[in-house]
Amino acid sequence: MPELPEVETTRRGIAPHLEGRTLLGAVVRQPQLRYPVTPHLDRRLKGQRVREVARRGKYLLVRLSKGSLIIHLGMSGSLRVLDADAPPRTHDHLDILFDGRCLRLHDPRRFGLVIWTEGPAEDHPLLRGLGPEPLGDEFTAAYLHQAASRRRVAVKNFIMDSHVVVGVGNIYANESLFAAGIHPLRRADRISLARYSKLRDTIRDVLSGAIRKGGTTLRDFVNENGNPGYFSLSLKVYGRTGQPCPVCGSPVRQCITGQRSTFYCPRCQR
DNA sequence: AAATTCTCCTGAAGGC
DNA sequence: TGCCTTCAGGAGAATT
Repeated sequence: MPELPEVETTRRGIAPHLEGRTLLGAVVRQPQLRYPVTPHLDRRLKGQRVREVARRGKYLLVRLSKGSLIIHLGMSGSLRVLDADAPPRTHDHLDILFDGRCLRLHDPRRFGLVIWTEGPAEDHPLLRGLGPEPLGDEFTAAYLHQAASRRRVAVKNFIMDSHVVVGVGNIYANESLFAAGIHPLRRADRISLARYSKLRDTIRDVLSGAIRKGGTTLRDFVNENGNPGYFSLSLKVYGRTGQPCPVCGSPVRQCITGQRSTFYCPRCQR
């Protein structure tokens, strides 16, 4: 399940292959993703030069000489660079063609999306209103604390809200809160500036640590080279219900908040 | 306005 | 062995 570190790892993997290339077109085998793939994608892309492969949150932005391609991997998507004539597997929904090779999207659950937009990618409705990048300068303790005022939701739901900060998915929300010693169900507006300062730091540490390791993946992420993208990230609470907390030994508890599984140590997190 | 629930989809895992 | 049910989850849309 690609989270921000996996998306960044993918970006770094595919960028060198794409940047500077002229696209030859696209082959769409399955247009029904989270949103329909932009019609006539082949025609849209033909002759376009790739200026840059960027990232905003979990969105990949392929900036072209005219317009941009916005790609989201949903929760089971992966991208690889292959020979253009490599036989597609099931769930290989589309290829972006360039110079004898292709960028191929594989996405069994089809929660991903591929959209072409004429203007700057940042102006697209999907990207407007997104919160700051967790690894950027705008993501400060003061910002978090301010954004949390009068927010009565559980802090875990709060930090997973992409309007607050982008790219903090379920795994990293759980791990960041554990590292910060904050109970995931605590109301967002009942947390001090000092504790938000700690949380900001742990979110950054957890995410950048995962990027350094090449992204985590639990199930079906396959990196751009086709190798299983399973990197041994040390998860301290996620998925460890009943197992001892690595710090105090208390059994890790699991509950559901915001329709998502939440893991925490009842002793270390308050 | 804010919070919660619903929705898309398929593969993995568990039960019998 | 195999069929069935359940669960997982990013994030916008719909609902309360």
